[in-house]
Amino acid sequence: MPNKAKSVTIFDVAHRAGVSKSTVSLVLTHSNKVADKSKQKVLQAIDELGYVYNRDAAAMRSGRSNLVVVVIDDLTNPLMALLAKNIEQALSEAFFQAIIVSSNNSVERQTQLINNLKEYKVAAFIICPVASTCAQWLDNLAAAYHVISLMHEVPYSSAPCVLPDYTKASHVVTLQLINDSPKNILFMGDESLSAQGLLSGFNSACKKHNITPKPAITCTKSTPLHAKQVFSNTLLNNPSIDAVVCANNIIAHGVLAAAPHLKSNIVSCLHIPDITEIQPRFTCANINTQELAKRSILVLQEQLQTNTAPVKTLVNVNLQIRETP
Amino acid sequence: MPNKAKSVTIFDVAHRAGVSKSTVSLVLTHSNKVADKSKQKVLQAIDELGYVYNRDAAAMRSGRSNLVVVVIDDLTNPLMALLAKNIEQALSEAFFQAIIVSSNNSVERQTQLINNLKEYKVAAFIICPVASTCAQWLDNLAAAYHVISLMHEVPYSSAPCVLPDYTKASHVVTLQLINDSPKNILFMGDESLSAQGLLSGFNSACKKHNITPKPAITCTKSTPLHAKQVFSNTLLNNPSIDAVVCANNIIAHGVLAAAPHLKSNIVSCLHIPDITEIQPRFTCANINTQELAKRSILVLQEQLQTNTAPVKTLVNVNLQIRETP
DNA sequence: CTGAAAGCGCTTACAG
DNA sequence: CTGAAAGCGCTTACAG
Repeated sequence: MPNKAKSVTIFDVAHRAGVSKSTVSLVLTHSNKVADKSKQKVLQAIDELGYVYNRDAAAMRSGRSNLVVVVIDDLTNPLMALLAKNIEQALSEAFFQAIIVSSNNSVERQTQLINNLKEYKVAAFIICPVASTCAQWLDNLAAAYHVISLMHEVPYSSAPCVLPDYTKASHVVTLQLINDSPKNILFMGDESLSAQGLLSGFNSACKKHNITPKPAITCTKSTPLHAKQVFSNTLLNNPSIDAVVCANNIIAHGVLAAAPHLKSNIVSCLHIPDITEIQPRFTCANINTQELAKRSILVLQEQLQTNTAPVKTLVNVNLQIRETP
Repeated sequence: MPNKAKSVTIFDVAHRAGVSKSTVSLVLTHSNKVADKSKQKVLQAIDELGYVYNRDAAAMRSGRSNLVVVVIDDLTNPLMALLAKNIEQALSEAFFQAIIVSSNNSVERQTQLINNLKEYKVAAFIICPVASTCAQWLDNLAAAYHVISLMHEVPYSSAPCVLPDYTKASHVVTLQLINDSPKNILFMGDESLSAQGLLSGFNSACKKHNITPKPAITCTKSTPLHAKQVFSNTLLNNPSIDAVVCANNIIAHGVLAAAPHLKSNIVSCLHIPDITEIQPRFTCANINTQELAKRSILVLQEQLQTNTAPVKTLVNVNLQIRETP
């Protein structure tokens, strides 16, 4: 039985309301050049007939759409899931309909998804690009569609982007750690596009205090188990390490598991929400996903209206200091 | 510049390929009644012109669509995020395009989302219904559209549903706990639609061993902090409690925080993926989200093809025993 | 403020 | 196997 309902069209509505199709259309598009009486009749007819607006037809005719595709790199990253939720909310408040998809950190899937979605009329793409995204590809896409890069900046791409101030995040977190005057400090990063920014904030904080850090380590997988193994090995060769700045709390948990004695000297740059956490376990920088979502929509709207947008929007982060237990 | 590209249509493709519009259309819809030579010419023309198929137009004309809306109740629940990812994958393999949206556990939002999305041509709705979903509403929706209820069953609704075997999950987990011969056993549930099934599996396991459990407790919020507080209070009135079956590991973490001495006597029915976890911290039942996704798509396809579908599909769960540390 | 008409890009019988 | 024609449900000038 589903989808069989011989569809009610604006023609039927017009007929019932005793007006013309055009008038119904004007009501539907919230035009103000419609007599109030007509409008009421139309609204009533819509209600009585159970009419539902066909946006595909409208989009086809008008060339416009309120659909915004949000390509998340990894929905199973709780921070990204939260961001997706906030973006959806913000888009909804701005009268857009969000379409969320996940590229699962695969460039191929990212490309495929966007190619597929190009076949529908969409107003814009908000993309959290995966690490190996090609700048040329993104620029080509941005030449034909409205595109915003979110959370990650694709190096050398000129597509507008909105992201947290990664450099500041690692900087403040590192400064906080340096308060405890550690001797040998290490940075443990990951392979994400944000790693570069984090590292540079870390380095600048070290430099400020004339500290020469140990060579940074990169975790190839984002699991605490992997971080634990990597750090265990590192510690074997550098037993003097007494403080660690981690890219995020996933890595921090792994480092902690490998070296419980360092507990108060482990900090995390980015906080990823952790469903089992009662109190913050590491000093970290908090990312305001709501603010990121809001900024993205603002940039999007500006782009839709004026065809120009700020190239880069940095959203502030806030230091959150772990309470001593 | 975006979206300005004066669109290339099948007419242009037909012209360039030296065939008619119909032929191009047949190629696009993968019809087999097209000469191989024509097909090649068409494909080449598509490539040369950078033609992109307009699915809105196609859907409008044909009355069909490959869009499937997936309404997740809470994207920030890692289990649901994982499920969303798996559903998207499975849909993609079946040549559907998934549209993921999140109702944020709000009935109003759930209703609004679906009403909004009805305005686009969609093939089906896969819904993880929020707790207070009305059966009548769901049945009405299912009368007009293809609908599948996922993860949660709306009581007294006749919409087909696919869900984990909650009753078995709590049953096996409780049996495992009873091995340690606890004296006073308690069930800590939540307010989700699955709570009823969990409780009944718990009760049947108790009954099997002639155990009379303490009256079950319900957590109104799904945070470890709240569970901790609730359990602390419970413990004040019932200090003899020596074993707890929790609806999930979020609650289990709260209970553990309130009563660390019970550690080996706390089990969790449903395991929600936890990004900071190195080893499973509680004995629990594992939910196979991939299997759930696969089953959903199978039910969906059956429904699309034959307009009938099994009313209820239970997906098996697997006991995972915590390693003693 | 309203009506008649054209057209968005496609699919689908229907003749050839 | 291919071409000409109608039509999916809307929007948009354009006259009235």
